[in-house]
Amino acid sequence: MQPARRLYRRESEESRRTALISATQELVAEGGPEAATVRAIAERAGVTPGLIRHYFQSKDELSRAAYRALMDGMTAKGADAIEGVGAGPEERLAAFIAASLRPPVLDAGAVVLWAGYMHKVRSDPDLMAVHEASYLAYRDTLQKLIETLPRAVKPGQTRVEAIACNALIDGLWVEGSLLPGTFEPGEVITIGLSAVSAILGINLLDHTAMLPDFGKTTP
Amino acid sequence: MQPARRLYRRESEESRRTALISATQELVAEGGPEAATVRAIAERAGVTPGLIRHYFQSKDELSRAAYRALMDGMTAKGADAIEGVGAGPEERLAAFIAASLRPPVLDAGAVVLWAGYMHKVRSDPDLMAVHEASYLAYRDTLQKLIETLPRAVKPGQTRVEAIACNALIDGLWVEGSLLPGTFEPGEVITIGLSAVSAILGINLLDHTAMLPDFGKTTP
DNA sequence: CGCACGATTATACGCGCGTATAACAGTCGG
DNA sequence: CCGACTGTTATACGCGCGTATAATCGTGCG
Repeated sequence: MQPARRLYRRESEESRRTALISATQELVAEGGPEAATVRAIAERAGVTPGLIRHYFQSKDELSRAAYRALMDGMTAKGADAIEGVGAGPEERLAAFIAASLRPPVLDAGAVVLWAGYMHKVRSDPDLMAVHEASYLAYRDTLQKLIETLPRAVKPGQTRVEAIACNALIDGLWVEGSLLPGTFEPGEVITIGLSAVSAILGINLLDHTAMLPDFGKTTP
Repeated sequence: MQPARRLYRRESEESRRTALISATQELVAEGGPEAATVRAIAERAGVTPGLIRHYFQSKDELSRAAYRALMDGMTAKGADAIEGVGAGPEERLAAFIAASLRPPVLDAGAVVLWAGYMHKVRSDPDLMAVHEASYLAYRDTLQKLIETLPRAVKPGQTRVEAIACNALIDGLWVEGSLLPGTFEPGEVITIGLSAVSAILGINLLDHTAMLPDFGKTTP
């Protein structure tokens, strides 16, 4: 008895595309780029391999879409973090930083996924543009938040500060995700907040009351 | 006329191994992990594919060796940087940081190479140990340099500072390599030195006289 | 000097990849 | 209610991959 024909199920274009993109991201996050074959992606998404080429011109186009979705998702997470919180500039900055250093952003799968596309980012101008836009958007949000702080600043100072804070957060994001056992839970956030405080000459640790990670800690 | 047999050339085991490792690193740096096939590696190294399996049990073992060599090389570069310079703690720290934010360490190929192995680092305990050791060695060097600074510190303070500085340098390394056009030449070093200065409460920019990047700049 | 051994090359195998294409199955306007 | 349309599946093709193995070549030892 050979396997019966897969049952025919019709879905919207959007749900199929997102399913394929999610499947791709999951597989790359779990097993690196080489694990995301068209057959594995199709199986994960619950379709047959042929369907991929019905929604994407090639596997490469699906890969690009997956990278774009990753970057958009991460910047969206940051934007969400400064939506709800109180109006204080320090609170908003602290919330923004903390959101980047906590799951689901701080996640080994996300780092592996991000790293897996790195060489394509460098060789494909389209993906390079996505990366650059995403990086600059994040940095710009950071810079805008920094500029709202009640400080006297010299011209050009906030740009350099934003670059440094961005780099600091990126580095903590990578190492905190890859070596989770090396840090206490929440320690990455504390380190990030205090280092950014030092760079900017402020004190963010006094403005963490509304952060979910700081219920009653840091005596 | 079919191609003549490749001329038989005998080499030492060490030169063959390093040639194969270098070829692997170059190919991954240029085209990502998928570009480093046994055939491409062999051609780059000037041998035939079969020879790879004479010196390495499998392609995976060669990959691991290439990753180890990458990590060792980068930490060696840092150690070199603090060898020659004057005895001042600030000078040594500044030289160490600058060495990480300047070619050949600051290099897109190196970042792509590093990123290309990331998922293997996570899944292979052997590589994970290499990564962790390399990361902790770098951080430890940093921490030791920080501890020599003439400052009054609280217990546990330098560990957190070293983590933050390490993350900052890592982040600048990645973004500075991937988006070289976004920064002026040497700007990444300046930003790194000033941000580390802020984190540690010192001033490294006054101790850059012997750095090759600071001939007569930063007015 | 010759021969045994190790370094190196040559060839082949099987597998899984991305892709192309044809068959099939629901859906919807007439 | 039927035919055109399109989402979906099934099957096949060719290529390049990592690997295995046999043939070849140089070198050093007895």
